[in-house]
Amino acid sequence: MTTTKKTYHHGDLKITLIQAASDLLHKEGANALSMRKLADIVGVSRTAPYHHFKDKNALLCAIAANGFEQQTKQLRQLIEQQDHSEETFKKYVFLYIHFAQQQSELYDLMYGRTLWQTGTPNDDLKLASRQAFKCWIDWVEALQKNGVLTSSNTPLRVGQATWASLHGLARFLIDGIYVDEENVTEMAEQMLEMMVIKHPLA
Amino acid sequence: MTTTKKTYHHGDLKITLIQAASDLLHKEGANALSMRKLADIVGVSRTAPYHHFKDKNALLCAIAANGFEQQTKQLRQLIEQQDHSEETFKKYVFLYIHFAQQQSELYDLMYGRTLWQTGTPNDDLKLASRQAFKCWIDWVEALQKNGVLTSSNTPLRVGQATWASLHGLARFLIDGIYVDEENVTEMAEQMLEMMVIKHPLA
DNA sequence: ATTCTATCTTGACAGTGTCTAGATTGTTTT
DNA sequence: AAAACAATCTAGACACTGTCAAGATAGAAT
Repeated sequence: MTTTKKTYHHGDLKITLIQAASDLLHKEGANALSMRKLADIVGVSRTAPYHHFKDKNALLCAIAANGFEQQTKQLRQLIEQQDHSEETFKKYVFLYIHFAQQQSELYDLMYGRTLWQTGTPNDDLKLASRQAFKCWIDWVEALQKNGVLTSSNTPLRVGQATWASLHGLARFLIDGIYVDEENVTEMAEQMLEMMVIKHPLA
Repeated sequence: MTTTKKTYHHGDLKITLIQAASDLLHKEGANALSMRKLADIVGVSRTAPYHHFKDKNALLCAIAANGFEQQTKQLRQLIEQQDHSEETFKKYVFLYIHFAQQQSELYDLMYGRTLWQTGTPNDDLKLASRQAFKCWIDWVEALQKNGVLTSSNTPLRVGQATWASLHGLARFLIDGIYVDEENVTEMAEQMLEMMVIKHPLA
């Protein structure tokens, strides 16, 4: 990398593009992420990226898919501790919110309508997101068995409801409406109180 | 209206623009809503709208503000019934989801980052959204007093947590990820179970 | 050595938001 | 009623966008 691209053929343009795009997304936001600017940064002609990605949508899908893989990894690390306790659950909730805040542009790309509604989600993206989702549902099931989450419904439904709640908080935070960053902890804790089963005593 | 605009001065271009824009947004989505197309539809030159709206952001703010006023109205109607029961609360939850689904593009504009993060929220928009929020918090307080919602925290925090949850569900639905429309009812009910206090018996 | 294919380039087109300068009209002041 | 003013609308232009088509270059396969 950083071969000052003197050769006609770049070599690993595809990966370089994804990296540069992720970088640009993180630093300047989705709005500043254009195919042309990207090509410029990488040091290649405007249309060169189109030999590696069908269109902008495809590039964005690749970035988003990476994001889901990151999240899946985080989840797996927590799950593999085999400790399906309330504390671990809380830990992940804060980790999730933290991820959304630190990578707000990426988070928006991953879950927003740009790809899922306006655009066309890639097969890779669909797979990556489904994996993250499945991971969550499995964990919810374990948490239900440990009495952390309610068993009044299937893991799927409880998983959807809890994730949706989390997602809503994350969105309010990163979209900048109704909620300011100072009180994240308080709000997350209030939300946790709604989600987690209250036990009389330990 | 529909005066076939033969006059040089349109007369009520501002209102016409907002209406046409709302219409276009609803029918073809935010992506298809461009200033130029809008001007074309209304039958006016490309730059005419700029005499009524500073920029596209301002137009979108006006549309979004209308949306908040709609929602505030819905909320007020329910509140004014003075019936702060669990049933009324549930009713509103479904009404909220219904609103998001029927007016998904508007909902996205109202709560999305296009205006709040990427763009610059108008004073009008800020006011309208704050009113809707205040309305909700007031109602949450009443619901707390009636034992429908938990009193373990301030109306503000409980209001934020519940609204965020609702918002998350709405977003998953209209953005088309992780959730399909068939199971809306089930998911909303699961979420309600998490939010509403369980009473031993009536 | 020649063909083939992957990769990259330039040129072009239609679309976008919005600035500037000028035209037209309605309103106010004289 | 005439003149000045302000509101409203227009056409032209600029920089930017995604992406298509046709051609150039280089490495791999024959």
